[in-house]
Amino acid sequence: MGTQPQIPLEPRKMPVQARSTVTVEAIYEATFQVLLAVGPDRLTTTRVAERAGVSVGTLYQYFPNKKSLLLSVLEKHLDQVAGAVELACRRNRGQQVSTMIESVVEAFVDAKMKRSDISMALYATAVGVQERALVNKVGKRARAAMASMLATAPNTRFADLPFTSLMLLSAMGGATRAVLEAGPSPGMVRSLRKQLVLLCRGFLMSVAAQA
Amino acid sequence: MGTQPQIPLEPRKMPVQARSTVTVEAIYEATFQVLLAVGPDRLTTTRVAERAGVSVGTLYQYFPNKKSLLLSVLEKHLDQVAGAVELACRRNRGQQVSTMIESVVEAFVDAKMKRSDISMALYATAVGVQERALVNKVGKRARAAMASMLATAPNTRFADLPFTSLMLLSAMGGATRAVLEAGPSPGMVRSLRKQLVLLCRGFLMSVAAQA
DNA sequence: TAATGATATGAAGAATTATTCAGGTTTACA
DNA sequence: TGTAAACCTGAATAATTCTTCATATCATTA
Repeated sequence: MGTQPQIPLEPRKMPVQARSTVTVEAIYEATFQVLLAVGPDRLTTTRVAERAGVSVGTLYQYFPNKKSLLLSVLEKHLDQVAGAVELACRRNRGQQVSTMIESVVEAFVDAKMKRSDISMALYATAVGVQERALVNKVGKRARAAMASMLATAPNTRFADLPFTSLMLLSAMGGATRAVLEAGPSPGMVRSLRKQLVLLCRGFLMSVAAQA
Repeated sequence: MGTQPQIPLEPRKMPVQARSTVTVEAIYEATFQVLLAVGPDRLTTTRVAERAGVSVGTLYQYFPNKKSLLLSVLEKHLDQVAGAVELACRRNRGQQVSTMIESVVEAFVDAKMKRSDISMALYATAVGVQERALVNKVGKRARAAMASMLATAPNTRFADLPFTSLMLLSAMGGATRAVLEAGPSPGMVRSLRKQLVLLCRGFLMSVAAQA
């Protein structure tokens, strides 16, 4: 029961020459594509390497094992999204709540939709214990940024800022995922942006009214 | 590209005697437990059978393959949640929007929390193509019920009822998942209920104000 | 209680797949 | 141009895991 066998997860070696940088990038991209094409169950390291146009051995030169590959790929994407949210939060300190929400929603949806295929592919990997820990760690960053921004809103106090931030971000995440998985037509994405703003704004007004 | 090898997914045989009903139930329960204990990657049919106190052969008497086992288990849970939402929607036709929301949120959270361990374990299985198709099918039922209820609200018209329902349910799902994965203390669950009502109410008021 | 169908067993087969490593090729640079 | 380091290759290995089936036990009913 319990303690996982400790397997290394850090990248085995950093690329130094130009060609290996290309290789690693190709491996990342191939991982997304295989994930989308055959799903996480039938993703094999050989398949990824094949798709990337390199041999399996090469893959294992940069990733010590399959799990580390998937974790790296996930981390890269989460980092981008969290980064976008943090930036938006920093830029909107002291603004009206309404403006805050518009900016953060825009940043979040943009980050997700920039490569919606990647976003979708990765839902399938955020499944194990370590993956969820990663999601949680990065999520924490985003929530902290959100809470810290909301604290600077003029004429408004929120009772439980950490929980409020959790609600906002997880609701945004849930709705975005649903739209992505419904097959994101441009029209749907436009609706999502609009409605997400309404959702968050409405929520914050209700919460503020309570306090 | 694409067409999966057609593997049978329907249960192989229905239990007829009492003891086999017990067996199948034990297999379901064991599946949840293994899923929670070791995660989806290291879930094997042998492990599930072991945990259930039966032999692998017995498992394969009722499920033609591993995938069908996981799909059955997922379907069972989704059905319960969707059923609870549908019931709440049917019972609240013609009520005030505020009442509608309170009832549906209560039904949804109750259904999820009744066996929160199962809810959590199953996030890990809703990952492949067929699994997502199932989630979508059941989700559609819930959204239809929601839309149909909202259409009966007095003094209120919603512009895009299907999309509004999607937003509501997916936001509820997202927030609930976040709380579950944060380790659902009783206090957090209480907050979730309250805040979910605020979230949905605020959203619907904003949407109605737009129209 | 005899017979028939339902249920259970678990070792063995077949297939898949993660990972290694010994030996190549290419690049940087002294 | 020589050489050391970086990089790449892919067949072979080792391990895991799904699934079957021949055999055995239990339940029902005539």
